[in-house]
Amino acid sequence: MSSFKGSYTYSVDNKGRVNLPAKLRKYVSPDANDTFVATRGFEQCLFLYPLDEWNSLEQSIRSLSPSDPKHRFFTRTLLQWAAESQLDGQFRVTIPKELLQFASIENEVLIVGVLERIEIWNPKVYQEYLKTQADSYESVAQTVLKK
Amino acid sequence: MSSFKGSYTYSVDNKGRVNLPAKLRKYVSPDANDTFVATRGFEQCLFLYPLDEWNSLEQSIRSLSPSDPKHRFFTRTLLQWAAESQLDGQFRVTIPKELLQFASIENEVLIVGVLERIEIWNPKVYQEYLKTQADSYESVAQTVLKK
DNA sequence: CACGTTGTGGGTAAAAGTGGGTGGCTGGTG
DNA sequence: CACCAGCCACCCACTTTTACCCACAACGTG
Repeated sequence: MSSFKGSYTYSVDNKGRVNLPAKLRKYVSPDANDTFVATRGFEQCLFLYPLDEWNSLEQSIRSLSPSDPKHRFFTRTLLQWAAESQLDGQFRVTIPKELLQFASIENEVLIVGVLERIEIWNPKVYQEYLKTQADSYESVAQTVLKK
Repeated sequence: MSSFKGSYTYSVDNKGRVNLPAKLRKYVSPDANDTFVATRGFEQCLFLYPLDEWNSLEQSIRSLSPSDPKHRFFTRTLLQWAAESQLDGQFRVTIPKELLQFASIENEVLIVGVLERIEIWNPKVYQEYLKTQADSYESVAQTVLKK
């Protein structure tokens, strides 16, 4: 199981290529076969899964009820945006234009490791996101880590 | 389980390297493989976990609900700041610039052992923190140690 | 006082990040 | 059906950063 962590500000070139930070490479399972799946995330960001993590995510989607309209909507949205991409010789993934547009990404990205997935943000959008979180980190920690 | 204790005033060089006090080295489990994870602490300081301690912390984060926005915020914040670092030949960890900035650390640090983690403070910030704690050590002890 | 351990500083080779060029495949068009 | 344009994968080149190594001063201890 992956355990990505850390945040990195990297550039996106005009071909839509984003470097995979070296610190994150170490945690990619060989099972992923240097292949990643990018899709639309929660909030205005992208999720990037190594193929092996994506597969287990897909597995849990299969267990959703196909007769529930909400489940169908969720599944469609997730899969509709999903794009597979293999690392090039310089360990870069290519992100489709539609996904970059969705996340309002232009030249710079903030890459955040969040355990089994990697999040890709426009740095400014991420700052905005932080502002919308009214409670402080410490106070959320109190409720989240309560034992 | 680690049991760090004591406080130490050390220097930070211009590469962001901080020496791990010899007294604390003794308490690091071999399981940590000379690897540490630094992240944002509560209050304006940094937490430094040996890898084995970090892993058990990570385990408890995984059990949080990914569909709860507050949980996502907490997980993102914690992991976003997390940086792994292996000791160099002189038993030093490298702390990223962003973390040093967050804790307002420049040339000097106060290193405090707190059981399973090590805290890293700007000494002046720590003095300020003490002032904000209106209650005396003794009175807090009464409520904390109540059985 | 000698010696090992500890804390501090800096140089350098290797790795990581970034950008651009090229050839082959694909799909549309005259 | 031939041709052209656009796209994508692969390759190469340059710059910056990092991690590893060595050196030395301070300290405490036998």
